[in-house]
Amino acid sequence: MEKVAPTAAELEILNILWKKEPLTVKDIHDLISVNKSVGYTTTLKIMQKMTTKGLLHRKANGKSHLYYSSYKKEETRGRLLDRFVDSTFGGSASSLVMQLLGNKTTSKEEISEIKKIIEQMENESNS
Amino acid sequence: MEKVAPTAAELEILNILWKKEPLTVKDIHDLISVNKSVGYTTTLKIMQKMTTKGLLHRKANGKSHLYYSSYKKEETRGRLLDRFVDSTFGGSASSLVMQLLGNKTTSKEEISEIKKIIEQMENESNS
DNA sequence: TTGCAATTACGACAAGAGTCGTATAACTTT
DNA sequence: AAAGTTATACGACTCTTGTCGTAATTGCAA
Repeated sequence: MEKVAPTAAELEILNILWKKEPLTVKDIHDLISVNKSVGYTTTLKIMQKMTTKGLLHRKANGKSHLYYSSYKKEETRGRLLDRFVDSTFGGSASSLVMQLLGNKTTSKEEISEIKKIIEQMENESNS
Repeated sequence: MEKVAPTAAELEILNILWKKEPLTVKDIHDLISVNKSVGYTTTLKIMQKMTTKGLLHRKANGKSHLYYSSYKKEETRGRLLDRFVDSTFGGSASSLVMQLLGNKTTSKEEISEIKKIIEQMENESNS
C-alpha cells in the first residue's frame, strides 16, 4: 500500500527534519532560504502535500504546527537507493560502488572512509 | 554548458544503447516492449526529444535512423550518482555505501563483490 | 475585545514528462 | 509508377511538481 517516494524538494525537507525534529514550517523555510530563494507558501504547500501523502504528520502548537517525519531516514534512503541502483546501474550495487570509487568527484577522504567501513565489516563477520 | 540529466524513461533507452549500438527506434521499442506495454510513437517521441537535447544522435539508414548515445555510460552514471549522493545522502558517499551494505535488499553476493572491489583497490594503491 | 501580525488554506498557473492519435513522408514490391 | 507498408513528424492531452498570490483563520497584545 505504501509507495513512499519523496521528490527532490520533499527530500530536502526530510533531510532537515531528520536532523532535528519537530520543526515548524517557518523553521524549515528559514533553513531552506539560506541556500536558495523560494516563497514561504511554496514550502508550506509542499509540506501540506507531504502530510496528505503520509510522508509527514503534524501536531497543533499554538497558532502553527509542529511537523514530524513519518519514516526513518534509513528506511527512506534505502528505498530510494534500491530504486536508483535498479534504474541507473541495472540492479548491480557493486557497479555503483565501482563507479563511486572511480569517480573524480568522490574525494580521497570519502574513499578511505568507504574502505574503512568495509574493513570494519570484514572484522565483524570474522569474529 | 551541458546539463545532461536523463529521466527514468530516457535512462531505460540509454541502458539499452550502451549494451549494443547503434539501434533503430524499432529495435529499442521491441526490447522495451518485452517488459512493459507502451506505444511505438511514445518510444519514438522520447528518442526524438533526446536527440534534440543532445543525449542521442542519429544517422539516416534507408527509411529509418540509427541512434547512438552521445555520452559514455560511465560519464552519465557518474553524473547521476553525484546528484543522487547529494540529494539523498547529503553528499556523503560513505553513508551511501554504509546504507548499501546494511540494506536487506542488497544480496550477500553483491556485498562480497563490493568487498572484493575494495580489496583490489587496496592492493593496487599499495603496489 | 478588537485589531494586528503571523500562519494556514486554497486555487491557479507554468513547465516538463510521458502518453498516444493522426498525418506525412519514404522506401518496396508488384 | 501505383499501391502498400513502414517509419517519422507533429500536435494534443494528462499528470505531476514546483511555484506563488490571495483569502481566511488564529492567537496574542494593546
